[in-house]
Amino acid sequence: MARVKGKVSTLGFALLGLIRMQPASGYELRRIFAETPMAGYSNSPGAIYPALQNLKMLGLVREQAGIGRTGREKRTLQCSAAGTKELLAWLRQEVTPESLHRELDVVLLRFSFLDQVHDLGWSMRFLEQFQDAAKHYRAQLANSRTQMKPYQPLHGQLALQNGEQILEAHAKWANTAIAAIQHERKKRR
Amino acid sequence: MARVKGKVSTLGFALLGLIRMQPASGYELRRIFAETPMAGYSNSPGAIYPALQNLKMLGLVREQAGIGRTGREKRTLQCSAAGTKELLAWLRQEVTPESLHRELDVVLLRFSFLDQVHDLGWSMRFLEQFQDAAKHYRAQLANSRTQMKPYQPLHGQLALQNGEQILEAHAKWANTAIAAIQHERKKRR
DNA sequence: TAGAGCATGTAAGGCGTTACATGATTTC
DNA sequence: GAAATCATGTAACGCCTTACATGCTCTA
Repeated sequence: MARVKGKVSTLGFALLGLIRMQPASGYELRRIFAETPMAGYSNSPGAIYPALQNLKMLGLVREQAGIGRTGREKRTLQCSAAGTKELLAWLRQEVTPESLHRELDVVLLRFSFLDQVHDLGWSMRFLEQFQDAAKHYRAQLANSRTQMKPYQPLHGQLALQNGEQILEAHAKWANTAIAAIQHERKKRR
Repeated sequence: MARVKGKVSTLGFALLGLIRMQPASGYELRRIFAETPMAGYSNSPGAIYPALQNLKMLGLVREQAGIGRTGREKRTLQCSAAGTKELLAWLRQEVTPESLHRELDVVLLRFSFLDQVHDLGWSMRFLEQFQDAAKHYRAQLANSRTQMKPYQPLHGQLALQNGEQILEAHAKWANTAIAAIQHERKKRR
């Protein structure tokens, strides 16, 4: 039986975002997770159906009963007004160095749904925050590496360097993304 | 009460690797997680102490009772022969595109402990596998991006590009790491 | 003498994983 | 007629999170 939970998990937001882009059934959502590179979210029914039930209980999605092309029931889910509100609030969270450190994947998931905010100005703000956070965090790593350079074993040092280079790549990506957004902005005017 | 578990979790291996580098108490290990950039592992006692108890029960670490500099007990943990064997087997796992996709952090954690294998040849093998996997996975992402280019929303495309650029950065890092390992190799001869 | 740091834990709860259950239809 | 695909779930289990419990010593 489904339990009542007060909060929406990351998987819940991932589902909500997809549903809002395009109403879908649980099975269709599973296929999206299985077939696209959508982060690392599992396509296991044991994760998805409970998460969907939770969204339903919280009133964030509505269910449209129907029949699939096999005789069996097929329930299409749609995002409600409350769901939209919840999703947008989640999307508009600030990007901090902390969030990059402990939930980079979630931050990137939020970015990939940012179309839905319908405000390219917000996308720019997001990317600037993202870049700042990446640079900030990178500086921290570089600092801790040079500090304990003589004491650290070789592989540990190289692993830290990996972190620095990856953060640098994120910062660079932010530049290309900013350019793409600005280009899109001009087109829309 | 501690339950008996058959397997060692990732956190368990992280602890085991640290203990083998340098015997330590639970508290010291917590501080390492809290103060160094060691992946994203939590420093919460509710995670660490149960994991340590599990390592003890599996016979992978031994406990040396003693007294800390406050009058209170301080239990220093040491890696046993069985622990070493288990750790090395874990370290020597193959690096596949799959593992990069769903547990990159774990792969990098394994790399950072690779000093303990005492075989730079193995480090080279690891890095070559890592680079192959990164390139392979990157090609996959690039492929899926160009395939659905016209249908995908802007932010989704940019998020995919992020994945590609990050994987490219990982491949580049592997080159610098390979150079560093080769340099170290010459020194040791 | 109050608070920060040392030191080790337990309890409740949440969420994901793997595996199983069920049953219809389309495809080989 | 067997296997893959459509379609929705439950059960057991594992592991992490947050919060709480305990008690000592050093420092301001």
